[in-house]
Amino acid sequence: MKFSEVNLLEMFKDPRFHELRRAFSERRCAKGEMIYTPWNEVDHIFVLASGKLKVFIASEDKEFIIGILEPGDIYSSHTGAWVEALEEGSVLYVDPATFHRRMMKVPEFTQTMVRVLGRILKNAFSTIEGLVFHDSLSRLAAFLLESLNEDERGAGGHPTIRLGMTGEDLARHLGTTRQTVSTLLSDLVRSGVLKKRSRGVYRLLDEAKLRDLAAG
Amino acid sequence: MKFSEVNLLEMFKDPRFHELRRAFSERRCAKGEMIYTPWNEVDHIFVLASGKLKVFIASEDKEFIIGILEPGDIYSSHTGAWVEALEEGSVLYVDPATFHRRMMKVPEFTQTMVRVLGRILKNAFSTIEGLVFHDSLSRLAAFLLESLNEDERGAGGHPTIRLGMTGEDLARHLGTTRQTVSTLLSDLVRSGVLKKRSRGVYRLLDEAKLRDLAAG
DNA sequence: CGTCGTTTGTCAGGTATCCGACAGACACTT
DNA sequence: AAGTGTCTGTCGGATACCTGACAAACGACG
Repeated sequence: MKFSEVNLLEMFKDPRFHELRRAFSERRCAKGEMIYTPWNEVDHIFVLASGKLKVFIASEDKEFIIGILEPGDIYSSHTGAWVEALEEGSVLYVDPATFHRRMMKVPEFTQTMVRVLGRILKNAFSTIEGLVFHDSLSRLAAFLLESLNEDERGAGGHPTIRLGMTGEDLARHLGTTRQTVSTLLSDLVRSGVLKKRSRGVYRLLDEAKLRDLAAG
Repeated sequence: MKFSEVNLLEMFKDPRFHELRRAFSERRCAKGEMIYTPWNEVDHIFVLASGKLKVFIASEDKEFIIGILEPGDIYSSHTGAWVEALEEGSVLYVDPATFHRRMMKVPEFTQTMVRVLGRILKNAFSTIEGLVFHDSLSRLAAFLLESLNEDERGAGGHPTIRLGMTGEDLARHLGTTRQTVSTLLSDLVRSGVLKKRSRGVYRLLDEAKLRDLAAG
């Protein structure tokens, strides 16, 4: 689940924005490093330059993944979520004061900012909707449809689904447990909606049925 | 649960922002009127001038209240939520294009916008946190603490809690059912944490215990 | 005061999901 | 090929919560 399609890194390549780019500091981060915690005293607005970041909330031993940031995504650390580097990379950050002082000169940036925030917000709302109105199966179905790879088709023209994560992580995306995900996935295979190819890779045999489940 | 403490109406009183104010159109709304739906083709950014608005998401016969907007609050209709007038009032709205064209001249407005969006986002995150990690009792306890009225105290110095809504509505705030809320509230009274005064009005006898429950 | 619509309390049955446990499958190292 | 750690499938018991139902309590109003 990528947060935004607005790529700020592309914007920074434009000479008009070089000065703005210089307002950012850079920070390299190692794989597994925790970049922000809910108790961070500093508040940063940052753009992911390279690598991959996991944004999640946690309580005791449980954890819920809100989204994965990819290069070009912009984010703010003030939401009270954890941010962890999934792989090596670097982030460009500024403090909000500087950010506001600089960005007000650049309408394109302002618009981007508001748009990105809006998109994250919309995303959060649909997450809430899923949690309140839909059961695990329905949320799982919706997630599978999102990670559907239309281009990669097997025999019979069935599209492929690559989870790219363990069942445990999938559970953390959906707000449920490893065991429930495993059971539901098995059920989907048994009922002929999916066909398992290998770990984390499935063929979608019955898309209509899956869409049905996602809506229910 | 008010969304923001940033009051834009105050800002509009400042002569510097009179011109910006004129970019907004005004719309009066009657009590119970639905102002935005998820299928609205138009996308507006609006400020509530007077009245009270309920922002919620819905699915079939169920509904989840995300927040209540009060005068001065700013909001965007593009989040896919329903917005309904709880009482008579009026909203000031613009389309996003106009909004962006105008607001880039006014840094104060931009900052306000980003801050408000950020606050709503933070709010949404803590809602998600509640839904994923905490059970109904814990969410109820947290809500009661939020609506605690420190100033109004009864015999023994116990503060008052005024729900100001029916059990059904409270359930819609918490993402649970009327019956569950009713049962939990009864249990709290029975275990001596609360004392019921009248419909929707309680005295908080054991604040420590309630905070405990909210954290669990 | 009695009446009626709304709100509340409570119960009994059903179910989705959690939790702990364990065995089997897979992937990676030596 | 054997060994080791992680991941996956599955089961059985516990439980929080939902649904539908009904009666009691409340409060507004003639």
